[in-house]
Amino acid sequence: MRLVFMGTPEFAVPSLQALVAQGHEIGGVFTQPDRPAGRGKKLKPSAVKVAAQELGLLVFQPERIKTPEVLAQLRELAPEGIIVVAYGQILSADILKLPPQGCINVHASLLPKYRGAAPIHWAVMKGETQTGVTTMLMDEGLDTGDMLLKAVYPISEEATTGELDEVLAQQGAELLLKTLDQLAQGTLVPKPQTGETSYASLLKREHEKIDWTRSAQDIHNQIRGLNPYPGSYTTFLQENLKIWRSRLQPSDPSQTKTGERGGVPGEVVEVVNEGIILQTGSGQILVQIVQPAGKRAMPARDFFLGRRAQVGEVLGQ
RNA sequence: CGCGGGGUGGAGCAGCGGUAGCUCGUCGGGCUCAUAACCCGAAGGCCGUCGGUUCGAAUCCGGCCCCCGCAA
Repeated sequence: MRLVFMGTPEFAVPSLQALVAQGHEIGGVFTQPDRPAGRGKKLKPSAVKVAAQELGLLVFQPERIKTPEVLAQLRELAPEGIIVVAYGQILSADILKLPPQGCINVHASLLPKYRGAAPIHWAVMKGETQTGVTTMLMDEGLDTGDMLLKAVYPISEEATTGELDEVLAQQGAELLLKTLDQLAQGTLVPKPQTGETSYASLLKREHEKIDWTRSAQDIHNQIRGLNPYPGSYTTFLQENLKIWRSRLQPSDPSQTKTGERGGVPGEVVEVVNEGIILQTGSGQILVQIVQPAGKRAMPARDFFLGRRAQVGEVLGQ
């Protein structure tokens, strides 16, 4: 099928590559303009741009896609379908109705749950036990179009957003090929989204800060949900401290030396080989990997001992 | 020229002008029914790199390389 691809982050790359490998003709790839990124404000191309160039594809990076010029470019490319995977810009109605086969989106959640910008992050942070990818026919709403196909994937107790992102990117690519295939054969019937809806908003700094009065389970979900990006953080001795990995402690007090001691939320109650055990609003959590500002990630125990800190120190203050 | 922190034995840190130290780990020995617990002992560092100042530099000055936090 003659297509136009729109996508930006790493998540979209497998889909683009799969389309090419499958023999689809990609008339053009739209991705966000190079942005200043990292230290020193150097311009950085998107993951999709890099991949597209490696594949020898034509790349377009309009600052705004909703302009007459871009619409004209798209008309010239005359795609039968437009594939959108985490592009980062809202398409106009004119664009949506341009391709005969419509605009097909790959979204990293089981719609209608977690519509929006950060579906995987939020699914993990909310403690979901499963998520997946959905293909849909785009309409003017935010991830509200009729659904085409879905693939479910389990979220384990220790899974991180990074791990899921990788898996779902692959699953999304496979599902996309399947969707196009069935669409071409005319065997696919779009279904309206029904059931519980929710939105996965853009992450803000406030979502990254750990509130130690929450439950150990909630905090654990937050930590793995924000790994490997952007990371959750707290403070320790006036300094910011990112927390990259944690594990829940058994809730049975008889199984922990400190079960009876407890402490205030955020208090370090014990240092063990695997890390440091902290008290939360409900239950205790083992923090394994941390990263102080200006340093690289390190075992929580090394950090704690190296700072000559003592049990009883309270984080987040 | 966005702001800022840092590179010291395997890991994490202290030292910041005069013979390199702490915690953990490692190795050996001991205690113990046993142990990741405890006790005793040992090994292991040209202090990122190049150059300068100095009687003398990990410590002061300059260049370079590398890592990271914030912001975007």
